[in-house]
Amino acid sequence: MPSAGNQTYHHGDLRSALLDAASARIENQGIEGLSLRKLADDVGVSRSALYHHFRDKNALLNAVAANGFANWIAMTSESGGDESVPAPVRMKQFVHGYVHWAVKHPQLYDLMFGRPIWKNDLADDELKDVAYPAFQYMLSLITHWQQQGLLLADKPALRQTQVIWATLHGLAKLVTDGVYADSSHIDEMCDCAVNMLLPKQ
Amino acid sequence: MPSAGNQTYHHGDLRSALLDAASARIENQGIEGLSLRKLADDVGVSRSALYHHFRDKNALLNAVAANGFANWIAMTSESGGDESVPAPVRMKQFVHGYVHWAVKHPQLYDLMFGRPIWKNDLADDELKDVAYPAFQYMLSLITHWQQQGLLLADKPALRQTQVIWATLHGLAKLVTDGVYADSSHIDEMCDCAVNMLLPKQ
DNA sequence: ATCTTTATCTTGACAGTGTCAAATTATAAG
DNA sequence: CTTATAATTTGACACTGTCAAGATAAAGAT
Repeated sequence: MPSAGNQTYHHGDLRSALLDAASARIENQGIEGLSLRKLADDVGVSRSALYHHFRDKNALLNAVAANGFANWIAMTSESGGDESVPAPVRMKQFVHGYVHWAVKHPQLYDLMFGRPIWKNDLADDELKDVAYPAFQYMLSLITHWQQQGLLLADKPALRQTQVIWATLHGLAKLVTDGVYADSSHIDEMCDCAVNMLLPKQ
Repeated sequence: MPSAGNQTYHHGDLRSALLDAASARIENQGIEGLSLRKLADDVGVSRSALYHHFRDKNALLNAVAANGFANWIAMTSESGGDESVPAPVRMKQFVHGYVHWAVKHPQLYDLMFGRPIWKNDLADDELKDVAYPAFQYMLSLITHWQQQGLLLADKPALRQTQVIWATLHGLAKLVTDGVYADSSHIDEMCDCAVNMLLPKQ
């Protein structure tokens, strides 16, 4: 029974080792800098050992992206579950949380949304099963805000969710592209977004 | 004096021929499907002839993207210059125009914004010289709307421009990724965005 | 224990990619 | 007509993802 990190012929837990190494490389150099052969070298294994754990490169990237979504959901549902703070503050926190998470993991965020996974239908079921609940969670959040009167009820919650996500994603792109590295700009932009999206009383 | 389309050794206008062929291929198969060697075949020229007109593949993609920005500016400034219609209608038209342009040229739009040109500092001066005025035009538009009272003056026009562009880009991503192919959804989403971004009187 | 089966990993190979150096050819300049 | 310059090609290199066939280790059966 070989343990992880052994020098045996059978690696033991190659799948997760590959996932970790891939995440690390993506975090440092981005998706463009990820080659399967370098990855194999990192883990100390042959080029094509990977194919016994992932169908192809895309499947590996999907798995990394799926981890990203799981990570995002954990972060978000944790910080958003505090019912004691008033709804406007929670929305503000949510917006800042979303954008700051993207700033903290720019390469991962880019993999999850920027790479044409969705356009080219490259997302496998495992990824969809994690990504869809993420959007669903946002929808439930915004439905709740609408019921509380924070948002108007003149448009369906689905549409408002799409618009709000669009704004969040656009802001995230703006900051992860490095044009606005200054963190004060980020917070000002988030505040401005909340200010514009919330109906003035 | 060889004319374009000749079979002579010197192509005559290889640069623009390559640009056209690249645009065509990108429009059909996207950036991922663009190989320099296939491109050379399309134009009927050797693999490395390209390097006498573009420094590398990135320079070619930059040139195509620059054309896209020029195209976008032409479309926008044409449809946005009508001062006879009231400002709220013009903003609505602007939003719909932006998203529909993205839907019409999804692959080009993806090249202009989706590919990590900006994040990885791959944009050359030629591209920046076209892309920056595009944003500047939006800024002037929104400053104008603010002066007309269509938007509040409680936040700087630059911040509001960033937020509005973020929303537009997010919507464009939503629709170009093909999740919402139905055009009625697109219009509803645009309307909802305008509805939310404009201050309620 | 030994044999068989199965999962895992490696080596060799192939087609494809972007890119460069050197050689070739056509155009322009003197 | 010669020279210089620009445009294009051929050969080559390192790199990529992926597959087929063989080698090796672990697990299961007898």
